[in-house]
Amino acid sequence: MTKSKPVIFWFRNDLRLADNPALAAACDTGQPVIPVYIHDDVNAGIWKNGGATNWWLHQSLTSLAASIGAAGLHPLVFCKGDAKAEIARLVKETGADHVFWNRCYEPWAIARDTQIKESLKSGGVDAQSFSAFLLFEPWEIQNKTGQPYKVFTPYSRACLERGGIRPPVSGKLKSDGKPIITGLPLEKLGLMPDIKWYDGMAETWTPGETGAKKRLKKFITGCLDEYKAQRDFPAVDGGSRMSPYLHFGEISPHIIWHDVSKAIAEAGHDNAFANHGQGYLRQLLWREFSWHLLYHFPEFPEKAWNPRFAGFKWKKNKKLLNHWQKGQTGYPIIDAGMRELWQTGWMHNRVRMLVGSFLVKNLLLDWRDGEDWFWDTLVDADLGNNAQGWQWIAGCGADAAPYFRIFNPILQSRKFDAEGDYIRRYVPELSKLPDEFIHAPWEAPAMELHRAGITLGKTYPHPIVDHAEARDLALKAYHDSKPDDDAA
DNA sequence: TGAAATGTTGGGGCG
DNA sequence: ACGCCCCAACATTTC
Repeated sequence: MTKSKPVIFWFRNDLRLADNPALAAACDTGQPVIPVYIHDDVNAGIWKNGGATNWWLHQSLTSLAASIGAAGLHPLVFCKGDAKAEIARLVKETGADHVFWNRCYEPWAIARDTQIKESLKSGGVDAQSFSAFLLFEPWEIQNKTGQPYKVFTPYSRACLERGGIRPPVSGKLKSDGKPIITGLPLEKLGLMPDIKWYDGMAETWTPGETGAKKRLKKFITGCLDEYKAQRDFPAVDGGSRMSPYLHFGEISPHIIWHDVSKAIAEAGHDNAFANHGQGYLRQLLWREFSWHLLYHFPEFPEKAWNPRFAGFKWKKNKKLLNHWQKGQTGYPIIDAGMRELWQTGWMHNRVRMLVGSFLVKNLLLDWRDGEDWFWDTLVDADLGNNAQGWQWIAGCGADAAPYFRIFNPILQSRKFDAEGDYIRRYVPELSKLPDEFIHAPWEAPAMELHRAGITLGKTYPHPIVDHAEARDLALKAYHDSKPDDDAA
């Protein structure tokens, strides 16, 4: 009996065993499957993983390697470097005759993977890619004229009409687990930072497939019934927190879609529940929409989608940017958000909009400065979502908030953190201020500040800009950037 | 997935 | 009783 050639299964943003179509297909060949993870820091250009992302990735790979062991599969093989070269080397060393993976959609990854597929095929090796990261392939959804969608609502309608979201792949993964090759120790990938700044993240998160499943279950049973009512309050743990897991594919959108739909169905005639559930599914479609836009406009992370912003005079001011990054703007809700991000690697969605609006419309700094900071500090940093979010808030995106829609950080704070719980959690130096002053401490009477142990400019900054003034400046800048032929 | 400015209305105080 | 003014409260427009 001739010894069967192995199949290489290449893990990328699909760090899971459940609902992993390419992995299931690899096992279905009946040949030994060698699971591989390549830390490719060569091809990503300026979009190499950020620090928080790499921390998460390290934890997630630890967890993945353990589940692979528990499933009796071939031990996970770690490699580092140019994936093109690494795949070629692995094929040569193992004599593999298939390479399977699930598709990635970053423009640089598409370019790289296309090359890899071609070179494998020309070398007589079968290469197959599968759909696992998105519910809909970005090229599948088109409007009536065959063009990509530019507005979310019709896009989401088209998705729902198309339907046909496949159920999660079921069945047990089986393959000969006898080690064929070994890779690098995980530590050699260099994902963990030298300075130990990640305690807050470790306390907040459980990266990995098991953590994802647990969190999803908790969300569906505990939060979904009030989702739309609670999701906007940053002090409430009312969201799913699936974003980092989705980014690394520790859970698939298909599993989430399926489980949430099942919960809606089980609620029967409970229309309120269905409404909350559909509100959540709609958010999943925003993720699809982001990747749809990125696919059809590969410059999305670097270039304003709306050409009108091509000549916009963003300020360059390191000092202001630094105040924003460190949560020292003097606006409590903004500072709370930026500190939540720094400490936990994540920020509540409502607050992301507020800090984004503040950066772009109050400080007049370039949305790409915000995008870069988020890229480095978010554990859910995701090229499509991040670019879409920043272009949206800056007003230069496809289906974006108009530039003149400017959030008032004080009003938003009073509305969505009325009791100041969120502010007190992340800006403890203000914790003794009464609710009525905590949103704008500079308006508090001297006695209240004294009683709360606050000296503005010393224990907490003065506001770095005046909101009303900043608003006028932003509107003026927008007006000035108008092309002449647009002025009438 | 706004906020501010501006316009309108209607009740109540008051001469 | 009446008109006038004030100003919430709400609606509309503008950025």
